[in-house]
Amino acid sequence: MSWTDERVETLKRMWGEGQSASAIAKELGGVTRNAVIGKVHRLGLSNRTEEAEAAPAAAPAPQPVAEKKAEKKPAAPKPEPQPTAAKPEAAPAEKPAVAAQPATFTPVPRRPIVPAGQPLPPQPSANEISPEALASVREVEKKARKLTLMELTERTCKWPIGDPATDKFWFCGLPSQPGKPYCEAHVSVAFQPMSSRRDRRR
DNA sequence: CCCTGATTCGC
DNA sequence: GCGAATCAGG
Repeated sequence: MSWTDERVETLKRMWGEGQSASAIAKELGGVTRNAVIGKVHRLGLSNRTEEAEAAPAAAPAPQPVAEKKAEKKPAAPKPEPQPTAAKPEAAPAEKPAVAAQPATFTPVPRRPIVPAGQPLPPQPSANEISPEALASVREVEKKARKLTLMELTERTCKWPIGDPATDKFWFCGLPSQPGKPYCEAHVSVAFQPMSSRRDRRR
């Protein structure tokens, strides 16, 4: 595969969103995370340098490498493109869809993203699940690694535990079954064979 | 171990 | 320019 404009665009976008190199590589396909990282560096957007305003007085000349002969720019307007600057500030662009936000707009920068997860699992409905599996789940959830969303990987159980609306929320995080999004215990409650679903008519 | 990005260097 | 191999961490 080659770095077409489209692929580069995807790379830039995802990198700007804080996606990991491996995630980007998977999304693009046909490349490894090394390739992605290499490209990122070649594109010069390796580090999200946004804190360039930290040194007001200090002369910003951290370049050990002396430029060959580029000292002639009395007013060279070279606006360095800010690739990852997602600031909800004065936007020159117009937002036709949404009315201008009042000053109450949350300035909190929305950081990273969800690691391309599978659709979140249904919470265990206390019924229609074998008592053994339920007991197993309760046991397992006491050993849960309590990972955050960002800490999940393809090999960690993504079973949510607790109430997302509170601080008491995390993901199981135990080793997931190969190819499955959950650990063994949660797989057993997540994937219910139709046959085990007795219709409890009453 | 699992993962992350950074760097090198032959191609 | 490209990216596998390697390095240096968490």
